[in-house]
Amino acid sequence: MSNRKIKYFTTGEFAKLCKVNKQTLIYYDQIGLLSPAMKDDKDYRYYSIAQYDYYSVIELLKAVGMSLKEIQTYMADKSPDNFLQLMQQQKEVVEKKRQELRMIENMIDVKILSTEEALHLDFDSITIQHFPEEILYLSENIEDTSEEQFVEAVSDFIDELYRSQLDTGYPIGAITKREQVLSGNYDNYSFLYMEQPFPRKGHSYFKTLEGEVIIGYHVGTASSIEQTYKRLFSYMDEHHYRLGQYVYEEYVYDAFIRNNEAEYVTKIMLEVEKEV
Amino acid sequence: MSNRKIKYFTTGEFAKLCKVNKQTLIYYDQIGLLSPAMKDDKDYRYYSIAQYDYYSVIELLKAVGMSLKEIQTYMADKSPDNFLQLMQQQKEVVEKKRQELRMIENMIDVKILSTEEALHLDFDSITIQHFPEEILYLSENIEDTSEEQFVEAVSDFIDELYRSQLDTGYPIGAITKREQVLSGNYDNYSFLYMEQPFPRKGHSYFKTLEGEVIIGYHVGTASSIEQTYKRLFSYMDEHHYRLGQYVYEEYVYDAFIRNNEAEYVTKIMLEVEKEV
DNA sequence: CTTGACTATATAGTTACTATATACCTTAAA
DNA sequence: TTTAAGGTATATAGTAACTATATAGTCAAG
Repeated sequence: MSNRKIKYFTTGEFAKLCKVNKQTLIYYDQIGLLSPAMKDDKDYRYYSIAQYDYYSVIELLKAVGMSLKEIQTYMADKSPDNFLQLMQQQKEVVEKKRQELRMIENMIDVKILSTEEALHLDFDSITIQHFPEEILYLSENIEDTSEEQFVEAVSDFIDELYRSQLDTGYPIGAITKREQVLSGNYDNYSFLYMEQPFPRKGHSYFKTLEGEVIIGYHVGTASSIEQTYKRLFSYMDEHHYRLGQYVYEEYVYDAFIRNNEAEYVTKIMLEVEKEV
Repeated sequence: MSNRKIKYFTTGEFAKLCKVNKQTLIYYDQIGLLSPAMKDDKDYRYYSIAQYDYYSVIELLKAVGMSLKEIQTYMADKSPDNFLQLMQQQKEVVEKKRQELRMIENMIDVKILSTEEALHLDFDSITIQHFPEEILYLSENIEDTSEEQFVEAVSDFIDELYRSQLDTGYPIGAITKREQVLSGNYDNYSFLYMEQPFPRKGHSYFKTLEGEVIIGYHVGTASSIEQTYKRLFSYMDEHHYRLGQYVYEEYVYDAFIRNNEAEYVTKIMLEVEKEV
């Protein structure tokens, strides 16, 4: 007959084949997930080539996020139907994961773009720009709220970002009404927002920013932001603009870019109208 | 001034915000990855809303597979340039992961299709089919090899499957020469193979299966395969075919579908030519 | 007959949580 | 006023899935 009969792999060989630590195979044997086809009298393990196929399936199921216990549970009750069902389930899981990664990629792109942009900015400069339509996802009104209400509103805002996959990787911004800003209450925000470069239809809570905007930057902590506002107001007066409805603040450099609070950079955008 | 100043979240509130276990935040504080903005005299932790942005970045970096230590290493040396570099690296990582998931999805599709097909098969039936071109990735020749050479060849084969991303989710099959089969050496294989439904160009080692093929199924262990071959040969003779160059064997139901070796199913494909 | 490369087991360490036990603090009801 | 519910804290142990290490047995080559 054949000169072959059964050709076996030692633990080390099989581990190399599977690109896995030898100890991992011993561990799998211990927990009964994948035991060698044969053990000799010296307790040396011998794996058959068919077990590579078996290992591959384990690897696949691990890759889609199943725990070893779940895999074992399946393995305890195998059948073509169950296998088919398992595969169909896992296909959906993989699809979800791919979508998640797509979102993460978008967020990374946003961070790359905004950081690159920031690198070329002069934080002392003040500019006037005409903003095209820009879509924001807004929190509910948080003006003059109590601490509890504020916490609640922020929670709702972030929950909705998560639930509706509206977290785009942009920083969370704050909108303040002209009246508050004019009376020096720079941090009595009316709304939180997150920019939505690719808004989904069918979702409410969007506001479009549009029109003439004065843009300046504040370097340092929030406590010293008054000076920057003063600077912006002077500029506004000089150029014969008056303050519009809302002021927007968002971080350009934040705690994950700068070690020191004194180096944080806040972008301030004032809606303005030309004086007549 | 403002009625707000700074609004803080307790550990529990912040945990809910981040959709994470409270203990995890305490853990992050302990290892110094994310410490609350403030602690009161009772050691109660208070987190600011800006720390949510910070947490989001940690979450993002975790999602792309960075360890907490790696994240901390980055956090220890923050700068716009470093952040940009980090994001660009991670973008590549994400891209690779998405490709990997794409491959896994393909493999799952293959498994679904072949299992569904198998469900409708009658394993007692023998059929003659005209095979269209089918592309296989082949191992080197393993006929009459020593155990060592066999192990080596299989390793190379599987390594290449991995390196060139040729693992399609199809089972590993075996090709035997007519001479071996005719002299009863059903397991002195000449090549291992894996089907390649979407072959990449520029890769060698492909063989196309094509022509008249007799297909039958063997239920049970390899040791009893002789009967099935006999049955196939009778059928071949009856229908006035003679054995062609190669015989192909692959598992239809394997250890991850069936608990019992006696239920394993092997598909046997005989290349044949009509007798003249 | 020893050396080097393998095998084995047993046990401890790692990462990133997660659960549990215990104690303290605050508010709201009995 | 006390007490119960619900929060906070620390300290410690447990978990999953490895991974490393220490010790010892096996085997083939020189």
